[in-house]
Amino acid sequence: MHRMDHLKPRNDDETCHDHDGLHHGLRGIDLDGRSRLALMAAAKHVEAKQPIFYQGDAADTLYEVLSGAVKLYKLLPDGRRLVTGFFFAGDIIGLSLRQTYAYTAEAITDAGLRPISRSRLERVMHDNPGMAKRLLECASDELEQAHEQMVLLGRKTPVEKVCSFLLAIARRQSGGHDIEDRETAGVRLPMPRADIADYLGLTVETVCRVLSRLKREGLITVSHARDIGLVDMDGLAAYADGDEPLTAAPVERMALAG
Amino acid sequence: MHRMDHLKPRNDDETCHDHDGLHHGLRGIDLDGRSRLALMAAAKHVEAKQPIFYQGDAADTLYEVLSGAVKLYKLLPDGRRLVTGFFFAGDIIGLSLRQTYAYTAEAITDAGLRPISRSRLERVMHDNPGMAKRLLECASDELEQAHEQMVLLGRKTPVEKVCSFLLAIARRQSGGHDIEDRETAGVRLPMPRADIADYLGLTVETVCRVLSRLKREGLITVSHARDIGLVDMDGLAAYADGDEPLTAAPVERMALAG
DNA sequence: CACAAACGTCACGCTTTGTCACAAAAAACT
DNA sequence: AGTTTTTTGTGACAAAGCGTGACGTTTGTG
Repeated sequence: MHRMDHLKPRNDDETCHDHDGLHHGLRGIDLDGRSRLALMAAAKHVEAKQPIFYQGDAADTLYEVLSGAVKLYKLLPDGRRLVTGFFFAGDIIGLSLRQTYAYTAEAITDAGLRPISRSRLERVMHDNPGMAKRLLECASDELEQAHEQMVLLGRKTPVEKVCSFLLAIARRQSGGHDIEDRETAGVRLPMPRADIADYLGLTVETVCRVLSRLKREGLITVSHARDIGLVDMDGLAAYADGDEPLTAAPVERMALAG
Repeated sequence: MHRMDHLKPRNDDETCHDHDGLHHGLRGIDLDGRSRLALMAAAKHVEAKQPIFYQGDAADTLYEVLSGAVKLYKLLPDGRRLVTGFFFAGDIIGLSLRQTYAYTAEAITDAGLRPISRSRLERVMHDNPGMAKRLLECASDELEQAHEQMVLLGRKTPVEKVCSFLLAIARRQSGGHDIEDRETAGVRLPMPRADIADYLGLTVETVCRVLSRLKREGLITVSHARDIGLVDMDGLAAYADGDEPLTAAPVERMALAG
């Protein structure tokens, strides 16, 4: 049915932690010097496609992504996979307070990571109420993002999914500011189509087909497969939430309750 | 395409808060008497099918569910809906630290709720590091649950979805203990099929069809549509994660890597 | 008690999306 | 460079699941 790769080749040099998709991290946390010192640790480098930690590993470390891109995913026993999120510089992964990681983390590109000891973090949290609150905010944000993704996975069509994804990535890469709708925004996709498919609950083929269609319709341009130009942001946004500008037949809608 | 109900009839007696699906709440938080007092408030009663709060409302209150069942859901502009979670006695809804609720909360059955002022909660959190940590744990658990639901929504088949759902509800109702696989567990579903469908990313008909099939195959019994007997827990569990015991052809699997 | 309104179930086409199979393009290796 | 491997893109096909409509059942209301 689906792919059957990644099942746990158990690479030696492990480490790391986890979390969800496309977001903020501990950036902006106002740590006093003492707390900051207690958490600091030597940065770690992970090569592209190498695991950071596996689902089931003892979850004793969080990681702050310093550079590169990381993905988290969960596997079903028969190999079906769902990517729960992509993480970039500034994001924190592994925020869970569980004993073991609930998913596998893998570097997409070469990535720099700063490990954060969970036990030390908890100590800091104890003294520093602000820190706990900040972490709670992180978790809340991730939760909201997860809910949004649930809507995408459960109710959106493939076209809507892909458009939502492109816009989310674009937003993330432009640093969160609202994107200028007027000019074409360039998006770099560090991950292969398979990861996108597993993130959106689609097959690789469907992702390709949708991308081709969007290109054909002039909403995007595709130079190098991983370099996408968002030509018509408004059109994409319209697609993303179901106001299908030109799909099939947007017939009988509304008028039922009123 | 989909239903188009609930769009915001804006019922007067509003109130309330929000969050995700099938879990723990603040139960077990070791509050000292002072903190507890600061948070206590008069319980509130909401009738079945009445809204507790709407997506977009100012999120100034959390609620602890004291009795009954509550659902949270998000709507797409065209009326498609995704139920993000069901909540029962002991659960906390509205944990988000956002300015506004990201979803609508609605009572499924008559429900008792204890409002918790967010501002007071934050004050308590400031003095009481344990509280913040506890809340963080709540959020983490919800996040993990959300991730699990993402796998369900994105990668499971209808049969797997329904079985997973039945088992999750059963687990929840039996108070979290592992269920004795030997005897038939009875499950009460307080919500209509439409809610289940919107929770699992299916249509009502598909939910019905699957339920019928499970009944036909002797895995469950259905007395009153909302009273389901889980006859073969092992069979259900097998279905739930894709080890299809008797579906189509569990042919070529495995043997690809090793 | 009768009727109406939800709710649940079933059957039937039909569209959509996944599956399979291959070709083309990139990237990784030697 | 040249070869191999991975990734990406398309097309043909079939089946899963959806939309629709009809019907039975339960619940609620006058």
